Amino acid sequence: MFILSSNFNNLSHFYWLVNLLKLIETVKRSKIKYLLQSDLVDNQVNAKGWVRTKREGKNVTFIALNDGSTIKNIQIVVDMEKLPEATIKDINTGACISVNGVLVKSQGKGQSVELIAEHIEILGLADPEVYPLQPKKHSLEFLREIAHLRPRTNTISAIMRIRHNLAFAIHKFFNDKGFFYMHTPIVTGSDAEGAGEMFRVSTLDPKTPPLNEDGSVNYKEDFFGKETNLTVSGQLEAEVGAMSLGEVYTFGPTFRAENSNTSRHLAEFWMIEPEMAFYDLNDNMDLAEEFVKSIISYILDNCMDDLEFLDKRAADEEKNKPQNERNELGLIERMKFVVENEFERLEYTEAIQVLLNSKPHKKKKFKFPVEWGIDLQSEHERYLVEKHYKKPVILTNYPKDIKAFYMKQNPDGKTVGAMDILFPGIGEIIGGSQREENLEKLKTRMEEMDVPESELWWYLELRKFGTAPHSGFGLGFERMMLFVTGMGNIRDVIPFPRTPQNAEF
RNA sequence: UCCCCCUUAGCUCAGUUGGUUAGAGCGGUUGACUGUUAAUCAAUAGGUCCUUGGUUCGAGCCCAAGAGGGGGAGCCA
Repeated sequence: MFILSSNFNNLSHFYWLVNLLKLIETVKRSKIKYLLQSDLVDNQVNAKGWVRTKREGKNVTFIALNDGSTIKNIQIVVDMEKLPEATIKDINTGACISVNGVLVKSQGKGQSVELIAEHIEILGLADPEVYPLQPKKHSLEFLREIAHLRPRTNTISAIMRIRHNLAFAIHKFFNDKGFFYMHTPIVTGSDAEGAGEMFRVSTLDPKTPPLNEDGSVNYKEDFFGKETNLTVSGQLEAEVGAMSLGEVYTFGPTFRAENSNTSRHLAEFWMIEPEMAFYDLNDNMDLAEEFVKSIISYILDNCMDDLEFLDKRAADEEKNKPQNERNELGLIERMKFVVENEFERLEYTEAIQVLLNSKPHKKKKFKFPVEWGIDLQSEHERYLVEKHYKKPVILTNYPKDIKAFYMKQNPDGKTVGAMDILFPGIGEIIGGSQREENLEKLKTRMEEMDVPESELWWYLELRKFGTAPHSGFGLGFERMMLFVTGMGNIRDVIPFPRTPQNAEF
């Protein structure tokens, strides 16, 4: 490893070596992001990271090194005479190395600074015959199969950095507004949340579970003494927070055991659910719109390097699409457009009118019929958002029969105070409502919809004791990730996607 | 869960009406060359054609079942 041993033939070389070893010991590692924008030019520095490419020459070799701190690589310049051949041979794509040397102004074009290597230690080899991430284009499908290595690509690492920033922006938004972050349970004893199939949580032996006399499983002997599942929503518990702390939000994992095989669904995803006392439906919409705009702005303000890369990537993808499927705006343009424009707000009933008057309806292009009372299909939502209004749309006051039991019943007796925000290309990104705060009305609705009161006695007591108007909504974190990264498949915006038949890694 | 499509070299794909030694680009390896930018040029290695069964003189190609992947729909965030 002590590479200068061949030159170690007189006293000056000896001191040179001693000084170098001292430097290597004392120079602390700098992140590449910092080195690239730093004032450390002409200083001894250390960088550690993974080799992206190596361009070998007779006299000089160039290494593009990335440590994940930024999408940009630092260029390592290696004087072939300073390092042993064996070391250079082992510096392959994917290898992890530690480089000591002097940061200098670049002599070449394409980068402002570069690192002149004086010593390179190989921390981890990567055999090029078998390392799957070679410097060439890989499909996203292939990368999904190597989810443990894919964050070493430009695309996935950019997405993961944005993911962090988006999560941070969400916490910042709510914190700045005086909301409290509430941790609602992951294991839930209630199966009445009404948001789809659930994953069972049990410690019983699946082969020989204890049985009741009638042959059914005796869950009294299970860990919690009752049937338990992974949560499908933290909303009901968040309402407890709203009715005590005023304004709260949850941000945690959510599980749906639906057999959904689409580019917009995961079995395990993250959801943000604010819940606010004294907010009516309009207050709710105002908050949701401000929230969405705020977090998108944060990404625009703090992730431009990564956004520019993804913008270019998306533009390249667009070129392969047929003309009519192409986006009129690029990724960054779309984000700016959403931040700068008012969302279109209209009632469900008006939306049905718009659809009935639409060209595709008149030409019978819709697969599903349009009439008051239907749940809007993807094709209908897409028409409203992408063709008619060409911007995010907030739909309100849906028929009560297609919405959940807890939504505020409107005076007309037909609709409830729901609001969904529809985004271009993604569909429903937010679903929310004002909650029914009247105990009797809520009980009646639960009875009509076969929601067992016994399970939700505590939820009802929020209305029994000091009830108040309140509202809230849920935002699918990964759906927002789709929007701010321009990616098309939700499996590419979460580190380790869980979908039907897939829980690898 | 339903509909459609795909599965051939490490990756992305081509492969004619079923016919003899299965191809390309990228990547790898070797060499040349160069302050290079996913460098360039040359040579070279690399295949259980997803699996099982069937039809046929003969199957990468046709048929059936299964497995895996993708797109769309439903459910939803």
